[in-house]
Amino acid sequence: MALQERLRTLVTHTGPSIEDVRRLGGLDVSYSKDGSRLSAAVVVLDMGTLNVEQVTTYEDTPKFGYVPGLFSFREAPPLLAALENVDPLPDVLLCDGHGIAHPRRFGLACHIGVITGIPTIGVAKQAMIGHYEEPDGPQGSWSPLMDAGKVIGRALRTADNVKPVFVSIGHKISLDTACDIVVHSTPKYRIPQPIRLADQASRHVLRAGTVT
DNA sequence: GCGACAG
DNA sequence: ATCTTGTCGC
Repeated sequence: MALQERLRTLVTHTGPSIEDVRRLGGLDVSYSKDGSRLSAAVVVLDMGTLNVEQVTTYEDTPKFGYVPGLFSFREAPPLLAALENVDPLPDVLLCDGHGIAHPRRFGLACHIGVITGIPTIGVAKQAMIGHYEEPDGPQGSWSPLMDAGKVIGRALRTADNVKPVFVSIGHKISLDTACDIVVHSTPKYRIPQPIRLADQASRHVLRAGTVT
């Protein structure tokens, strides 16, 4: 927790505008059913077409348990290991978890951003802290996620009439641009394509290692 | 003290 | 996260 308090002071809220983004990265980690193995995946997509350019995975064993608020210590190491084999690196990374919408304002997306220096966005399926009102039905509708009187993110509708996702900045990006990128990268389903494909890729790796 | 608590 | 069973909708 002390490390998070120190690293959070390095987070910045400005960065590229959506026109500057040529490649988008999606990050996710899957676990074997008994929890003894994990697979981290990075999928790189072309920002304009959303075509897949590269898929990289990294397998390991979990080194840190799941503790709410300390999630990045579990998933950042394998994700950073996978990123070492990615070339060229994406202009922006979409992370499966929160950015500053975190008890100490330093979730997984912030951690990945500060360590790599790459702009990052946090996309979570559930709110961890904060309060919000239900956004309207149409895709792109949003409402602020508030905590302690401050805006820490947004509840964003990524597709018509589906449950919203929770977007917060990770590092080197504005909340407006972060939401623009998330909506742009969600052509059909609730979960942005980069994260959705990373989820599939990481899961497929674990199944490939299963004896059937 | 009690409830909440990303994945 | 992962597992389980069923339902709704395109």
